[in-house]
Amino acid sequence: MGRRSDHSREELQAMIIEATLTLVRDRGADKVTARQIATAVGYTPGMLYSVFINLQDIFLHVNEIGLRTLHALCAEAVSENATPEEAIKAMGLAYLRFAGTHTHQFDLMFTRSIQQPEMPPPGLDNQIRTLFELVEFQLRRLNASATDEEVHLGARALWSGVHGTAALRLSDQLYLDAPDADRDIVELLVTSFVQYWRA
Amino acid sequence: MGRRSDHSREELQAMIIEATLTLVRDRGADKVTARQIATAVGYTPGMLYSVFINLQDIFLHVNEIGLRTLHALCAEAVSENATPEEAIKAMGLAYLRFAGTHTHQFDLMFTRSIQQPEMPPPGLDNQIRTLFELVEFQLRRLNASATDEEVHLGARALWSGVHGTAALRLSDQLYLDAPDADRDIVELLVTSFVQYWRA
DNA sequence: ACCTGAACACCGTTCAAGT
DNA sequence: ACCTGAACACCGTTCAAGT
Repeated sequence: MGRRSDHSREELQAMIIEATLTLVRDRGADKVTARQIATAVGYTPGMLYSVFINLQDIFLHVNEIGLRTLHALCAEAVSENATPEEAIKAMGLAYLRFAGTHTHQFDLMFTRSIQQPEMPPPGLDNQIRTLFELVEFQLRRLNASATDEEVHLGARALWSGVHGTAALRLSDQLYLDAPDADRDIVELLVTSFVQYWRA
Repeated sequence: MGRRSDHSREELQAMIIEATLTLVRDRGADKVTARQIATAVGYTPGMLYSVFINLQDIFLHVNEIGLRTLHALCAEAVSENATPEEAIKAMGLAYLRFAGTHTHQFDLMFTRSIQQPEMPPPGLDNQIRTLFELVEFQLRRLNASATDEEVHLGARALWSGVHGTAALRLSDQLYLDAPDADRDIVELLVTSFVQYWRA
């Protein structure tokens, strides 16, 4: 294990990201060390730095596939013949489910990110944008006369509510032990906004 | 500096929290070290552990006064003769302003909190609860026939939107460089929800 | 060329020893 | 009794030296 040239650069990248994802989901990003990742892939810590810039760079790549997963889950959540309102609710609940299932990963994706990286992986911002576009698409279906500006703002407002529900749940593990009314909250948010949006 | 008995236990506590708050606001929580805090108050790192349990405990106390500040700002933001809708908007914007002004502190308060502490400072959960109560109060003014359950859920939904707007802004510093449409988003959120709530 | 192994400069935290 | 100072067991990251 750890012999040189056992793996190509690309294989190493994939192995590291995969191993890091597992570790993050298990114990949370701030318990994950470079040494642990190295051990998990059968190499020495120093190797990581010949494949990635640093630990944060690895986390960013983990987030990239995380956003891709989240996007896929939201997209898959809407059934073929769903109304726009049903579609948005389904996506919101899928978002919530992801946040609840992979708490630590969601935490890494959205909350441990203040320090902006030197070299953000390309496509990371697009990943977020396409997530919003899923919502924008449904809002257009609901109100064809809305301007692009309005649709953009509406999607962002609506999704802020969904995201905020998930985010507050994470913080509240610290402050409040509220009941699991999150699903009701998201449905209420969507219902109220859709009603407004129609008019 | 650092002579013994120069300060009472309570004075030390206050000094440490104060110094930590300043450091957090300046450089962000994950750049703040125990050694820095100790230096800032003129003592040795070891002293901190005779006054607080550990570094996380200090951060929790910083968050306690942070929540108190946030509550005060929201409460003060509503003018005497404001309508409920105006009041909620004013509070939402105050919340947003705090998040924008003290980014790092807001980040510490709401996003760096997955690991639940052994000994949460008493009153921390109440602090959050009273923040929600400000919103609940206005929702009751708008619709007197709503049940406690409905008011609770409504406040949580509405505030999830406000919080989500602020939280996404923080994450987006990483992913998107969106324009500062946050104020519009919050106003849209409140307008739409209030309209639904009235009916 | 690829990876190791050991080092460097840091951490948070503990705790005997000084005053 | 209160705080120091030095240690312990860790970090992330670098980089000469091996193969």
